[in-house]
Amino acid sequence: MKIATWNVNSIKARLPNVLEWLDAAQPDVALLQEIKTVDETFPAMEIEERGYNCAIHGQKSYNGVAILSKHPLEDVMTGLPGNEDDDQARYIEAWVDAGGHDGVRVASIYLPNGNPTPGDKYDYKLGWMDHLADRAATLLATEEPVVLGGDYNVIPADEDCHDPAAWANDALFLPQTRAKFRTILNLGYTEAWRTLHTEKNVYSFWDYQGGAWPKDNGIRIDHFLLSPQAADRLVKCEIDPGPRSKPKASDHTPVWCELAS
DNA sequence: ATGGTAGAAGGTCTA
Repeated sequence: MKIATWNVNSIKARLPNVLEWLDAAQPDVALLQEIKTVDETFPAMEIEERGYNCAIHGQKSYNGVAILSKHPLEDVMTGLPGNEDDDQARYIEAWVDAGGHDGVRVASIYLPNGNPTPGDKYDYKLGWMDHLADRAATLLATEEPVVLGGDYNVIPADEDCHDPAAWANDALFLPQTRAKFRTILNLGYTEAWRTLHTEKNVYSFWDYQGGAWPKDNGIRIDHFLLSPQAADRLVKCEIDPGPRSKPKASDHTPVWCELAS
């Protein structure tokens, strides 16, 4: 099963790019972030025509996450348990019913950016990460295969950014941010790309500003976290820079992983 | 220090 994640930075602005990518990459499951629209205006028809079921947790103007799946989606859940007061649409989870031993629980995650620091936005990010860690622990206890994919807004290590010094005081790279990310990993999750790759300076996001893309001045912030039962099935994980090079590109590019049956 | 870009808006806010 091929599972992809992509922060599209507006599904409406990005629809031609997303459809072209779905046709070419043919993921079984696509986890989208920053759809930036409500459920009613999500372009579900064009996506369903490609054979995908859609589970959407939208929001006007900001945030918004979705799961696209060629297999039926069950147990759709939006928002993190214990975080019911949160009015930002950043989490959607579902069981992908692929039949046999191919089933998997997936979540599409848009973790808060957290800048500027210090301040309310950073406090919100850290609190949100605590709620995500709680959910990740609950899911581990099910002993199901679980794939938590999305825009984590976390640069895990120096080698995951072009210029560590430039990011030293940023919410995506502060020691406290990276420590909380490791706390989730230490529950028993595997970061799919890094466990299969040793390369440095491979990125999933390049800012629109300052010619970051042509200069390859990027950061790696889009990740898959796999439970042991999913990690046992992991055979491949790749970052596809192609969509970032297209006209009207998102500032993120898709990351995908392949799980064996 | 500032502003550089993009998107949803049709104000600024978010990133």
